[in-house]
Amino acid sequence: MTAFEKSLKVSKALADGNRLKIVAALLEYDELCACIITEFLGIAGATASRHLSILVNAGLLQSRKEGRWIHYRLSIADKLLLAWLKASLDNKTNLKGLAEIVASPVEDICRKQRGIDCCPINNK
Amino acid sequence: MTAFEKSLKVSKALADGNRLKIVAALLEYDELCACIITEFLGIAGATASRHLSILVNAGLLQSRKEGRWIHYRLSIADKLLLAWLKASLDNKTNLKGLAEIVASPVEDICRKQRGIDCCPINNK
DNA sequence: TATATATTTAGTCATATAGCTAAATGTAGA
DNA sequence: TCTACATTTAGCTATATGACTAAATATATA
Repeated sequence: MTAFEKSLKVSKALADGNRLKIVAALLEYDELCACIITEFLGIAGATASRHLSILVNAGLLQSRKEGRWIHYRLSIADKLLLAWLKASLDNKTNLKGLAEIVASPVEDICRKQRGIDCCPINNK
Repeated sequence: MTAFEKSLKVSKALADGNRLKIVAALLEYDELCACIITEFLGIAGATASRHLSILVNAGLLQSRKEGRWIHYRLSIADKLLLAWLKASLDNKTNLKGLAEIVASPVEDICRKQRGIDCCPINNK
């Protein structure tokens, strides 16, 4: 894939409000699981999953499997692209409600197993 | 418009192969008229016109009217974005055929008036 | 004014994509 | 194994978008 095709793929991956929100969220929180992201976006889990796969496929995110959960984090090799995204998206106003979701009790969202946290709040 | 909305608009403007080619062309040639760009893309003039308006609307291009011609050039205020685009797109292989189009004789393309060049080859 | 030409706007069509629900897959614990 | 649950895949629908042609607009020259 040429640099041009790569840039096009990245641009297409970023050309959606929900996907840009995911990137903004991961600029603030090092790592988030799929269920937290789904809750943050307020869309069906299947739809969030597809958005995440598009971002991974464009090389913007990487995933880490841990039991039945999948955690996502940024993996943007291109420093200039990362610098632009940081400058453009690094703003709390894009993340309204996310802090509450991350901090919500174990019973909520995807952390239903007794005592086992899906997305430990140890990142930011 | 928030920085987030602005970034989304820019990403959407860049999320098309033909529009990305326009940006690549204008990284190489300071200024190009609509008809040269249309010829370069090999699509209908009306379609090229709409692509150009999307790029202008996203703040990536500016236009200059000169008689019946409209010349376009980059106007990317965001230095980080510009740096990323330069690093990603500044490659001759993206511009196959453009040099020949720009250098083509007056009778061709949009430069049909006798002796008056639409797109003078004084840039690069 | 009349004609030619560069560009844009309007309207149509086909494809791409984001959303959903339901089913499938994979893992953890009883 | 059986059940629960997180995630993905498949299939569907509605909207968005890129392509075209034709018509409208604007400018230059005869």
